[in-house]
Amino acid sequence: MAARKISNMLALAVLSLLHEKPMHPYEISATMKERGIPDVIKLNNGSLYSVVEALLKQGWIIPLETQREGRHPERTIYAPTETGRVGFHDWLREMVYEPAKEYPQFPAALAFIGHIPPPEMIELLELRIGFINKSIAERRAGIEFARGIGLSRIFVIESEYIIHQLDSELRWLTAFKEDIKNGSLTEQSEGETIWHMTTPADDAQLQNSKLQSKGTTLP
Amino acid sequence: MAARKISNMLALAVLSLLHEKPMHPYEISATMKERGIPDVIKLNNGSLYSVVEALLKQGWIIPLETQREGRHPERTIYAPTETGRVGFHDWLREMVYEPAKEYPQFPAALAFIGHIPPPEMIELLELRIGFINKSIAERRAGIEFARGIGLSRIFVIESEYIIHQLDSELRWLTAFKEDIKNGSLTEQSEGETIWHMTTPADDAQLQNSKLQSKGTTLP
DNA sequence: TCTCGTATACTCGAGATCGACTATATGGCT
DNA sequence: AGCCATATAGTCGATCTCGAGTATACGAGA
Repeated sequence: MAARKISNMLALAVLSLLHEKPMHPYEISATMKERGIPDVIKLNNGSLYSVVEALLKQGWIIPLETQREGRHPERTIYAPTETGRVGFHDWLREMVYEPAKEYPQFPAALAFIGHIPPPEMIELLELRIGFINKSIAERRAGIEFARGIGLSRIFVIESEYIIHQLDSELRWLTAFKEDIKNGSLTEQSEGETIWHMTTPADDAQLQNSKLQSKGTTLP
Repeated sequence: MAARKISNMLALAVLSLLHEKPMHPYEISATMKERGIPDVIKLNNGSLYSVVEALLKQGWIIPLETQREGRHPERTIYAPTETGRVGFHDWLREMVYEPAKEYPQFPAALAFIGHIPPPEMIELLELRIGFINKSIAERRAGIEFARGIGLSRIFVIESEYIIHQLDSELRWLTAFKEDIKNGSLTEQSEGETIWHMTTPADDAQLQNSKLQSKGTTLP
């Protein structure tokens, strides 16, 4: 039984819901949407059904019964098995205590910002700050609403975490922008800024190329 | 040409390196490892070759020549095309200014912590705090080393960002732990704590009474 | 009455991703 | 001389993931 762990977090959500009450996949999907789970876990029709299939194959869930209403496709109602329950709890605990190695896109992009001239970088950062402010506002509104209908804090704790992290990013972006502005990242070296990370050879290529001779010039 | 954008960040890294000098995939891989790029972008042999293939198909890179050394497999040296250069710069800018919708695992797990009893939760959080402290220390050591060999700050800016965010998470985790300890997350309700969702029955009651209309919160 | 939007419920195939594998060369150690 | 670890260079097939598609029901408005 329970050979290898499926990695898609959607499966964790499925197990959590089935842990509450047996459901068929479509109902799982609908319930998730009601609860706002797609805000933290990518929900996708196709993935949901294959994840359920995988859970079935691993013996973490079993079909209870199949119903049919009118001429709609059959719906199969699943419940967690005992191994499924144990697996769910273990997995959940693991997710909490052990940070996953993930690869968010922004730091990856930061690794190449040598290719972007500082003045433009400042504009881009300002745009990002705007976007992030917007999404913080949205999350906060969500929390306000939840509080309004008397929901306990644990039901929106993910949003609290996300807001905290977005807020932190905001502060970093602002500080970074300042560092670029006041030149602490673009020190002079032989009369040239050493921001542009491309090699001299590459610079030459760039100058020679017909298209790009102006785009990357420095202040 | 340049129909749709490939989404794998590995492709961005490939373009960045080819932008410096034409290389064959294996050299790209080696150079990435030298530069520590696998710390921010998942590098994998198989993926690298298929990403290169995709870039080729999109006309963003072209084979310059193919060499053969001894009886090793042939190696094909690629260079970016003009569209490739433009595409790279546009893509990079986009990554900087527009936050990607991503689904980190921890907040996803937080959405289900109702299933973990508070005392255990505290232990798990402490474990996580330990892990995060460790990875902060490692990143910091990396930055120290870079400074030691006279590298400019822009070459480790991703690490600065990551440390900043990890530090922020650390503070959140600590505060959260305190909130659990002092009971501000486990208020009493009809003589029972509304944290622990052990039995399915309790669970169902909770969901029904409290989570009815959360669906209208966030986009 | 007809049709349009939405809800119900799932299927499918194209493409992405990954880890494991293949095969050769080189240098150091016993 | 023989052997193993490592570097070189890339291939392959099994999953995984996703968006789009299929098919039915149903109520509201033109």
